[in-house]
Amino acid sequence: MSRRRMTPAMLESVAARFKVLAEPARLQVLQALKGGPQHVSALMAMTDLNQANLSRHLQVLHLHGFVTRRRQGTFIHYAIADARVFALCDLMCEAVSQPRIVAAAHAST
Amino acid sequence: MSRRRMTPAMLESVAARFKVLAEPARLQVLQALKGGPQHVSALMAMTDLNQANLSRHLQVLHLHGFVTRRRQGTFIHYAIADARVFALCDLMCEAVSQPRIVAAAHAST
DNA sequence: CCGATATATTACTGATTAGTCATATACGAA
DNA sequence: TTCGTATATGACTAATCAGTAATATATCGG
Repeated sequence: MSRRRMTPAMLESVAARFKVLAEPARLQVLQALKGGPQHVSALMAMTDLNQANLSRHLQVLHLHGFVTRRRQGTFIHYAIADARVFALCDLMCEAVSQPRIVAAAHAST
Repeated sequence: MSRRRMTPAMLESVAARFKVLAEPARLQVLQALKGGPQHVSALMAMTDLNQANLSRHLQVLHLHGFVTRRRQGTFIHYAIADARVFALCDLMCEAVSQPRIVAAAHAST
């Protein structure tokens, strides 16, 4: 959202990526990967997601480039592709903690 | 996404706020507000949203504390509640510009 | 090859939601 | 009050998507 006006295509692109993070299950997965790469079974144990559901979410995260994938025998290791995703989450967390403070300063209906 | 493990409730909260930004129309509105407060009719002119649709999106943004609202006669002025939202968008934009670069470094299927 | 394990995918269901039209509400002016 | 403008909302539709169960695919060991 720099100075230059964003094209509709860019807005779509950015929104699509926000949508990937707009899901508690996927945030949970990212959090589980924060300590380092994990294979699917390990992630299953670290989250409350079953195999099929977890696999789906991993596909989404991978398709949008949030995680990388590396086969090792029958296991597939997933890892955080870009640690900036945590900066995003941190920023959002801060905003979440004090939601209406700034809002209140500007009055409202 | 700090050091401490996030509770399911926190994940829900963060995901819900990401979801608000996961919509091109709302990003467009935030962008339009970047230059300063605007009333609804002005926003209608600055975006490609019709009155009803724009109003809906403004409700969502306001409910989640992204924008503030101030009545002035028959007009209602909306404003950015917390400029950190632009930091979020900027971060996401950067990530969007080079999506697969880091991903490629870790191989894949 | 066969069996076992790890992961992905297909097909489906239920829930959510953006967009729209029509209508309602709020406010100011006369 | 009545009119005109500004904004919000109810009702609806179509599209999207998370979750699930069952099944498919891939890889390894024997």
